[in-house]
Amino acid sequence: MKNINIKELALELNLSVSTISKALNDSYEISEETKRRVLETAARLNYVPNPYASSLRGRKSKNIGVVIPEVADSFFSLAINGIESVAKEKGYHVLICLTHESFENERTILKEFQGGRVDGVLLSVSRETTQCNHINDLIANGLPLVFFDRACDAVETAKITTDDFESGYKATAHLIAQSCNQIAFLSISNYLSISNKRLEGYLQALNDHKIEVNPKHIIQCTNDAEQNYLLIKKLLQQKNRPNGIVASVEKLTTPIYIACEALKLKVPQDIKVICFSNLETAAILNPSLTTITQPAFEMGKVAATLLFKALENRNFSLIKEDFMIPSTLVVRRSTG
Amino acid sequence: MKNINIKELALELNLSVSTISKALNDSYEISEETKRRVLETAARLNYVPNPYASSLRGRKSKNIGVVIPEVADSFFSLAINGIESVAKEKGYHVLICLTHESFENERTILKEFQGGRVDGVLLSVSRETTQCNHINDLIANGLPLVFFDRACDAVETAKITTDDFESGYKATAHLIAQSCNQIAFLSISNYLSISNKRLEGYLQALNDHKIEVNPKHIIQCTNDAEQNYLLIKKLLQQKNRPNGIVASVEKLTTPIYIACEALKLKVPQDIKVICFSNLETAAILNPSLTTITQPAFEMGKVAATLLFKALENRNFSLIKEDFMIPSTLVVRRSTG
DNA sequence: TTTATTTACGAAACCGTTTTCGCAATTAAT
DNA sequence: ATTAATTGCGAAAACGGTTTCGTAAATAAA
Repeated sequence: MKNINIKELALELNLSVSTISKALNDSYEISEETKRRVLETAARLNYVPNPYASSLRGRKSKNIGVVIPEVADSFFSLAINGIESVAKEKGYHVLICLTHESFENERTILKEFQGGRVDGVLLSVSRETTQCNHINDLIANGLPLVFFDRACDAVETAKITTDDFESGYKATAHLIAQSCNQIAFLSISNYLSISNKRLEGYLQALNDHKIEVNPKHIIQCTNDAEQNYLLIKKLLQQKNRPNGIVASVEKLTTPIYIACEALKLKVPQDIKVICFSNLETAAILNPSLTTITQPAFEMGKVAATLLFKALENRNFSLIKEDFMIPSTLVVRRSTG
Repeated sequence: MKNINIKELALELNLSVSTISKALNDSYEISEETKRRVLETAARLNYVPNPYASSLRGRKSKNIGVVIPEVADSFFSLAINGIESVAKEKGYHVLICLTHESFENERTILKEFQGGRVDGVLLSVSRETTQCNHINDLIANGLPLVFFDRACDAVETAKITTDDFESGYKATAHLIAQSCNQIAFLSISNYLSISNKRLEGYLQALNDHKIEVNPKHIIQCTNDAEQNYLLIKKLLQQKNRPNGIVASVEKLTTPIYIACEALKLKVPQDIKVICFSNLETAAILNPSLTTITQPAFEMGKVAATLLFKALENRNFSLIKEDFMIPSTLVVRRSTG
């Protein structure tokens, strides 16, 4: 029951290998009658083409690479769905590669892509990524690449982002409107543009409302859940404890809630919380969580669509093809 | 800056193509000096091998396929991490394919695998999968396949599962111990073994405690969130409304909570809820959710390890290589 | 009727590796 | 000094498709 190949099909039908191939690809050179026979026999013998042979000869893989930090994250898993929906339509496969927020992993993955494994790349950089030679190398190599969510300014290609600055601003302004005056900001990386833009929005909002910035209220979280918990706890035990928190990333939600509970701080009475998050469970948390919700599916879809434009039209330039899709503030009880 | 290939490397070094290939693969036939030169030049010219050429020639892809219903699900995203951790160690890549719970998609994906795209498969079947010819075909084709979580009894190969019957029993017994006497069971599929085993555990627990089974309290959910919400709401509006719910799958959590809220049913006072779930946010829900938590990462890891055993040792049989890794009941306030 | 064109197919090269086999040159054994 | 074994490398055949080019037969145009 080994898989059959074109040569065996040719033998079976008393036709040449090239005729079979052309028939399978619906070439105009082949008569309808022969096509019918070939298709019928291929189906009967359960022929499945070897994708690597086609890729090798055709110098295209019909794969796109999606490089993301984590898959256990609502934003990324929803984005994958968006990406996949358009890839499927185009007859492409999606190769999901995880960096686990490690720069070294990211570089290794992109380097491998140079070998031709994928025809194009969608990338959301790791929290450690500070320089972009590995990305520029890949692009110089001829691979179209589109950033989504986490981009690198130093790379000239399309970037699908959300309005991070405005969202940071909106989140902070919302807390201020709810009469918070000591607002903490939880970042995940000094390097990540999204993190920095959200931070800038936060700073601008404080400034616009004449609230002094307290550097001790701006903390860098890590990639370790336990450590983040301790950092947050420490933050909430400062003498000038914050009465509002803007968390720039979803995975900080649980440690924040747990820390508040441990310290007997009532949300939202003692402290109000808003997170950048796509958690489906935001609405049923205790208390329900006010979020900045990103258009994850949409961003994946737009990024993929743009990438395919570049794949289908080699002289379509991805430079200056940026899209910014706004996030939405969903007010719930954690800031009530 | 196009990617270089072995032929160009050979030209550069005045060596033959075969020598380069052997040097890169650290063959004993090549002198240390030559190897050094080849490696150095390969690095300098940024050579990256074409994986498709190797795959074609070697008749192995160094890929494993992971076929799952969804990626936006804690269990599966954690399982992916487990799988990936061992694949990486073995130098393999993971091709994640989503069925979106569609049998047709599942069949198409497995069929494609016959072409040689992957060397082995980890599968968690869709909720629609009732017959397994497509799976048996693939195995007959020589591809090792290991089930994880959602298996098919009709296929003779390794299955990594959790103690679904016992978990269903434990969950139900826990509700009974908390004095529920009208317990509903939310299933996602009549076909899925996990769903059925959990249901059997539920039935057994009811029986052991002399509680009559109410068929109206056993409902089949769908793949549509909105529809599930309506089904649950209807369930909770029956005259003999349940005072306990066992949900056999994570994604039902939100609709259950929302429905209870809409109907002004207090959890756990009016109704107690327990879900099969790996949600990180279970602890901070309102109220915190009692769960049956599956060893997702571990299951992925064990499944992958077993698959690699079969890949590395062609006469290792996967038949009768089943593993059952127990889930744990985590009691929280939703059943308090 | 002769020439031109179209139709339908086959032979062979090619994609980039790996691997088998052959063969010199060197080293070891007799 | 002769034979045997070893070392280090190259030529060429795969792997399974696609594509270019050539060509015989059938059809159309002259």
